[in-house]
Amino acid sequence: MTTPSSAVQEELRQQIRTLGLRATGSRLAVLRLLHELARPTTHAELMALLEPAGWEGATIYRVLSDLSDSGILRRMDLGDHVWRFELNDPCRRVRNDHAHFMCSDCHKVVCLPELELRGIGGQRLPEVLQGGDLHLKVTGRCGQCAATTRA
Amino acid sequence: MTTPSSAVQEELRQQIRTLGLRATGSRLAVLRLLHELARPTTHAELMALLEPAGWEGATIYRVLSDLSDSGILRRMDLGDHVWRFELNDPCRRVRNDHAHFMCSDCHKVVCLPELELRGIGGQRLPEVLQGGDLHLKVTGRCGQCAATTRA
DNA sequence: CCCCAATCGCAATAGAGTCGCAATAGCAAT
DNA sequence: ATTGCTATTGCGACTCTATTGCGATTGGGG
Repeated sequence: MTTPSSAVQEELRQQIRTLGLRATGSRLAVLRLLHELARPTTHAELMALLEPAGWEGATIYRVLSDLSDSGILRRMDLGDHVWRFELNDPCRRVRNDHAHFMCSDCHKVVCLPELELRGIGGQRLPEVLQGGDLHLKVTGRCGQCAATTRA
Repeated sequence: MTTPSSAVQEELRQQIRTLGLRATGSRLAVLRLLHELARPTTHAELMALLEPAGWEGATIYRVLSDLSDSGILRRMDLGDHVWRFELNDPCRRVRNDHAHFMCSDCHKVVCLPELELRGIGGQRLPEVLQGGDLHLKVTGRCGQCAATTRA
């Protein structure tokens, strides 16, 4: 986790302003954090890092909500009924529509670039999936949890 | 939506008893309903159908929770932060571990049998996915919503 | 540097889901 | 069929997460 360069800081600021929103401290703090973490992060996790700096829970809720609505963030529920937020970051190495995995045992979250969905035996996908712009979420036990506990 | 045969009714009853639980009215009502609906269903939807029959919300919460814990039901969050429950039904045509799709626009939910996940270009799947027993959830705009609204 | 609307802090509120407890009802044994 | 034991229900109170109203504050265009 490196200290964000002021270049990144400034880019984030521009990104906010472009959408007609003000680049306030709370918004920059949230974006900077999500840029560093580079994975879907819960409100609780963010608060644990931001509260010491004096930010209030309700404010961060609003920040996350506003930034998600304007498209800078993606809001997702990976299956455990907790919202997670991830930066739609042009600087990121992986595509913004990458898939996600969450272990139903240890709740570890992993980003999964480069996956593809196919019908078994090469059949074409069902028509509902033809709308494009899909987001895949995979749950189950990760290899580690499956190995540890004999199921 | 057919009236459940008494054979199905009796099978469900046995299924409950096998797990050491009592085959009570509320449990049978929930299972019967989920057997008929044959798709992931929210607590709210179930209540709309069960409340007229006199069942109480808290009771149905407990039924859903108990039956999920014992494995008769699967509890899932498809991405809209609402729990949905589906019968792990031996009578069902599709495998119990089938995938699901939810349209992020109209919130339509569809069961997706017969899908497979692959690395792009035939690469092997990431190690976290090697634990087996995966559940796939796909979100996005269904073909219908994508066609209707010009995005 | 000033002004005004966007945003924040705070406290109150809304909703989903849970829990304690007394009453009820499965069901195994008689 | 009846009885007794205990799991389960109904109901209200409660918890926790997330949202909202409002006065105070602040970003930033002019």
